[in-house]
Amino acid sequence: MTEVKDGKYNKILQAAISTISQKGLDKTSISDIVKMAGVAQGTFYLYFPSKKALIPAIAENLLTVTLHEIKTGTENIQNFWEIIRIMIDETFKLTKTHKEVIVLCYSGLAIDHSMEKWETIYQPYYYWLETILEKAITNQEIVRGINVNWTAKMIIGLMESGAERFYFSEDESKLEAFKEETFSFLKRSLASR
Amino acid sequence: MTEVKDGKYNKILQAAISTISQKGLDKTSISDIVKMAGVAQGTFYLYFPSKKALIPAIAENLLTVTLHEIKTGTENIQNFWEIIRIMIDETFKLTKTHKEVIVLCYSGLAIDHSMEKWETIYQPYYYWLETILEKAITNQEIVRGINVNWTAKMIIGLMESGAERFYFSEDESKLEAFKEETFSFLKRSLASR
Amino acid sequence: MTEVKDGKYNKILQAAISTISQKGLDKTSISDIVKMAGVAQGTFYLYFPSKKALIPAIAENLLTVTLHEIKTGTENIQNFWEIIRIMIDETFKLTKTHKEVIVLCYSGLAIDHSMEKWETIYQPYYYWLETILEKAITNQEIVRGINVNWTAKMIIGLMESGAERFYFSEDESKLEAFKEETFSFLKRSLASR
Amino acid sequence: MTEVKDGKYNKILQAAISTISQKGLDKTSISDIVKMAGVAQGTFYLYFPSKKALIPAIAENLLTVTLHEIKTGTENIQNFWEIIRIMIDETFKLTKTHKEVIVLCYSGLAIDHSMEKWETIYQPYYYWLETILEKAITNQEIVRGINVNWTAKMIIGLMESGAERFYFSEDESKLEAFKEETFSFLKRSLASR
DNA sequence: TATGAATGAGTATTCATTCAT
DNA sequence: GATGAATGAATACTCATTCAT
Repeated sequence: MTEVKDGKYNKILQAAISTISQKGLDKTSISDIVKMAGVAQGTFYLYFPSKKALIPAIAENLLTVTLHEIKTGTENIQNFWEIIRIMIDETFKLTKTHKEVIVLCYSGLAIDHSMEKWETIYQPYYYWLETILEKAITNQEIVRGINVNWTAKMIIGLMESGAERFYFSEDESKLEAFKEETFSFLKRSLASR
Repeated sequence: MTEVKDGKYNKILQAAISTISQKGLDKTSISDIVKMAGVAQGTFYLYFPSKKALIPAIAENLLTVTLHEIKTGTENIQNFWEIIRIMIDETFKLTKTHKEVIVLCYSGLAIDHSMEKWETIYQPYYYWLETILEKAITNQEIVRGINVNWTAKMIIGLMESGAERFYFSEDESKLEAFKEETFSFLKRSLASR
Repeated sequence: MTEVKDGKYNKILQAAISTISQKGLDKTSISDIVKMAGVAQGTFYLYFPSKKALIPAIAENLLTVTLHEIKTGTENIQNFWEIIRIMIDETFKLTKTHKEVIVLCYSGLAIDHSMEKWETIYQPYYYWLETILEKAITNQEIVRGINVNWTAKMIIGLMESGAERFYFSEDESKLEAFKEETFSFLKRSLASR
Repeated sequence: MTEVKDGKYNKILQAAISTISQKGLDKTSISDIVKMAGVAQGTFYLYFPSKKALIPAIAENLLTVTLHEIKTGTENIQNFWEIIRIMIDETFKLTKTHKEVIVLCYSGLAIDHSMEKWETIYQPYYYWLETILEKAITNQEIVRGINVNWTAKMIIGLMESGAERFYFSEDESKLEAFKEETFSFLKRSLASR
């Protein structure tokens, strides 16, 4: 991966995200991507060794952006439950916009037998949440005695799988209610007694 | 699709599950499948209208088998928390054996823009769990005031996403501890006070 | 290589020989070949595993045909020198028609690092000439004390390289004179004293 | 082509010979060559108008070097048969080291329909050998009445095709014996009676 | 039902060549 | 002269699907 993500790298990446979101990975050809990115066919291969190499790059991009928004949105917030609400908001927002790509990233990495990459990509997110959890424990906002690493994974997993199932089946008018139910589920589990 | 799932239908389906588990969907050709199933190339199309049609059939098959095992394993069990433990066991077992296929089913349906099918397939599972939840509410084993449908989805989502993240990154020696943490997480959230 | 060289195998092979003779290997696409052969693109790959696989098949075909003609043309001929003349005739005839393909076969096998195949293909030709040489020794038509295997290679090499150099540079009106010079060269070397 | 073969021209040419010897022409990219030569991609085109232009340049280089060595090795030698032995030695040496490139030059020129170049390149070699043959005729070392031009071609062809067939199939321990057989073959044909 | 030879559309990738610096 | 990023044409090969038997 190029260190300096110059104009062309990002043009291609954004074109790929956009095209794949609309058509799916299989039906997206390199030709589609470069056309939208406004570069030549061969230029793609100056930045990505193969079509498959797009998947982790996209995943990283999406998660980095989301994490950045979560961090930005929570930097002045001390209350743990507020942070959870913001995480839920962002998770549902990301899922709505990019559900197709998210699933593709997920399965793409699986197909490629490169789930380590998936974990590497998620690592900063887990790590950030662990820190939040530890602070909340210290502040006696949440229960003690939990494994913060695993709990972080479960929280994120619950939000993400909830968002996916919501957008794939529910009536969107129920969005706020569903998010509230998710929040309650988490609050009951984590709130200190 | 043939109503009567005769020998050949199942031979093809099992060959597909097995081959896809090993090589992934993209690298699995109809030719691979029919060779393993011991039938001719054209025979595939007597039972499945297309390659894509395999995905929901596989998903249905796996989920049906799993649900059947959960039902069988819990039919004499009254205690809600016992049932949850068994669900966790079966979910982790299924994920371990078929994580590739599960992800593929999931993304396959997404790629195909046919997530309704996914929901249809899950319906019996959700429905069964809703019934269990309602009985547990009645028995005052768990909190009241929850949306049983959404809670069912969240429970299943938590278990599945947990199992996936576990098998993709954790040391397998921690399996029991991870399952216990999952159980605790659920118990804290759902137990009546 | 298919045992039964059915219609399609041969149609493709002949189309390949013809197209490659005209355009050279690099500029000949599979598409060109199948179009001329009147079969579908994919059909090519039912008979040849790759484009490269054409080369030894062509080489074998040409040499088999040539050897067959030499054998047919000499079967009633006892005189060694008569046989040599017929070999020269056939070699020059083949080279004239197929010089491009011959060179390509030769380099194709070299490129492919599969010169063993080349030797395998030539084996019957060498073997036949060795037999002829041994008989000529017995009949005291030619010198004794030679290594028949190596001498066979040298005779064939001399004829072939002569024919190539002739057709690549000489005025065709000198054909008979050149062939005569070749014959003399060989006769001086081999004739018993 | 630059008249003055400065450092870069030769660096590129030698890199090309070396890379093509190892990987073959098709698998050798300009990128490979310039990397080994230590120059930039575009620099190649300052010295060679195209990739194809390498072939005659390589052929000329190899033959010039070989002819130079033959001339140097024979300049004080009067005896015709000694000269023949040295030619055989050098031919086998060159073939051993560069058999891949030789074949490629040969076929490369053929592919390019520019066999005249091949003849032009060989011209000095033929011419030198013709002179040697004429002197040998004068000295009554060899038969008279031969066409010296054609005989030169046949001698060279015999040596080269022999060397190629030898290195493509024979056990290298037999090298000296094979060269001796080649020498005998020529001596029987050419020696004055 | 079952077969499997034949089809042909579809595409990722390569790499010789150019050109602005 | 020298560079190397950018270009984009060109193509071997795959494989889901069909259909005559």
